[in-house]
Amino acid sequence: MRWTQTYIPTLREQSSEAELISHQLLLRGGFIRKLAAGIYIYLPLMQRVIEKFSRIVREEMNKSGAIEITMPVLHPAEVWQESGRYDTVGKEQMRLKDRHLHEMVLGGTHEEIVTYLLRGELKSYRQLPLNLYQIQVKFRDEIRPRFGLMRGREFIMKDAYTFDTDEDSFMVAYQKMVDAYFAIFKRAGLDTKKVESDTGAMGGKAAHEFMLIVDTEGGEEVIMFCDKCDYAANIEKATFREINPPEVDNEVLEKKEVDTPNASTIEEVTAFLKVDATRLVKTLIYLADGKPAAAMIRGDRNLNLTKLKNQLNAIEIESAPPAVVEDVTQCPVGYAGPIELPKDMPIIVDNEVSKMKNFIVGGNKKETHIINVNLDRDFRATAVADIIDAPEGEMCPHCDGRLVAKQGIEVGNTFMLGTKYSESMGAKFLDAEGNEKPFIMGSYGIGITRTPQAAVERYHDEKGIVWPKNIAPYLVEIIPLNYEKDEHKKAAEQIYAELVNNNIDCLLDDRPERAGVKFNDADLIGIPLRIIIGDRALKQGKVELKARGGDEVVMADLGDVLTAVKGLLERIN
RNA sequence: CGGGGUGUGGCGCAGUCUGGCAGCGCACUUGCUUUGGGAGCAAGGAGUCGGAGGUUCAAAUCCUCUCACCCCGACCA
Repeated sequence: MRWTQTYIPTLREQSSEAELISHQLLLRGGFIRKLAAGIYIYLPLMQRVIEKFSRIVREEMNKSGAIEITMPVLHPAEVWQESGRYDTVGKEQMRLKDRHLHEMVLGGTHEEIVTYLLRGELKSYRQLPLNLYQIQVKFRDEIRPRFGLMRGREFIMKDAYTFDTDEDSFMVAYQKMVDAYFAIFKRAGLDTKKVESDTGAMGGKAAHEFMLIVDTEGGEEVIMFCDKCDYAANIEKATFREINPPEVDNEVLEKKEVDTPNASTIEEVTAFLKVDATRLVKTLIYLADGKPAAAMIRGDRNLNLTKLKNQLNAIEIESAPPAVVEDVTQCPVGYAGPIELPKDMPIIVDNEVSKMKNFIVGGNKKETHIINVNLDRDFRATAVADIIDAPEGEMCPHCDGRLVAKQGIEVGNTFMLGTKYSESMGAKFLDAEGNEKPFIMGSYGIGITRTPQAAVERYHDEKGIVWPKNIAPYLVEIIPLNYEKDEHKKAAEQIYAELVNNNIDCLLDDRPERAGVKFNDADLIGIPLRIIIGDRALKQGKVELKARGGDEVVMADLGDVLTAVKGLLERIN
């Protein structure tokens, strides 16, 4: 492709709409433009990246035995009402009415649709197993779209759905997808980690996420790794074992109210009472589906909302507004404690707290705390469970290694759905004995538009993008420093024709721009290999080859460029 | 939804407090010069100042309402 014949609107200045480096580079490099919050136009370069990545995804999915279909973006609401998710997915689901006033939704995922499809058609175990996938636009009306393609409202996703007769068969299908995912990301130049994750609104038994680890702030999720074994889980899910629990008193002491003037935060209370935060227990008030609930965790820990939500079996959970806190504690915010809370209010106590003795809690009274409090003697727990974020440095749940935190970007996920959808929607088959059984299902996603941005977040330098070659929009960029000059033009055209004839994707910068502009744009858009045509080398009948990722310049004879290009491309990631 | 902020040529911004000719840089067009890391000079095109209403002799600027977008939080199949 010639630069002057395509559309690559690079920008010299930064755009104010982008926070993340990858988002900024995609905008400046002329890959994307925003139409509305979280809704983007893919320009020619992005279109090519999407095509390249999609092709890899298709090839590997097909290789694994999955079959491609395409399902609609617009769905009748009834199908979602059947599975019950119409009431649980929340406002992310975009809803609208058609001209007949029928309730419709925009698909944010397709479990319901694929189950609807197969329940009428797949009736025998002989037709199983089956894996259907599609590469399709999804729409999720995110509360707060941000980070460009990373959290858009409209995006492209590869989603696959497996149908199996039993657990064993399902595990084979699941493992095939996991293998395919590693193959896909590897081909795209991305080293990913498979981590355990919460199943969220998807439901089902277990789930994994495929994470690209990044050093930048582009990481959207914290992942806990074991430094010894291969345990890895995202922070929502990660568990741990405590290495050195603080010492516990032998005797249970008498509880006592103490005045704590102007001390409502953990820092203030620890400073005032001159104790360690590990002696304090925070009582946090949340609204679980609108009803108040208390969570008790050690003073130095972070509450894990996902874990708490799962404990409470809630669909929606949010921190209680001050008015609610004041109502249940009968005192100003900052002094909540477990004693004398309303009787019907659930109190979830963290594992660690259940092992503590004589700890300090809020007094449910202004500027008052209570010391030497003990579980069971002084208050009751509705449940004792792990409800905190696994802290870095604590022990791995599976071995004696230590947990390490890293930032990651989720590029794929796999869910073990079990029979959640097949049962609720009556999707059943007859087994060999003639018994009716629901399908065992799995669902598997890959972000087709977010993965390339994740790649940019991972592979860039101060001048621009450094695309992994298999998802780069072009493999080679030919830069004649002065295209108006006959010798430059002639050499450029000759090389261009030769590469094109050999099916090497190649971009010819035929603009009447100065060298500096071309170099800077080339750095920005990140084509893996660059051929520079200028007087210096041309005098000796040569051109210069340079990889985007390195400094090394290779000289090649004009007649020998194809071989040199092929050789260099072999060596590039 | 709560808190904070921004809307002025394609992009980035100044001007708003204290009402008085709509400006700057980049980009764009034309010409000449230049040509190995974002050229110089000259000329030029382009803006209902987010929208509606109001105050005023006069509104980008003040008042009311409204829309959009961004940041923090909750959320994220």
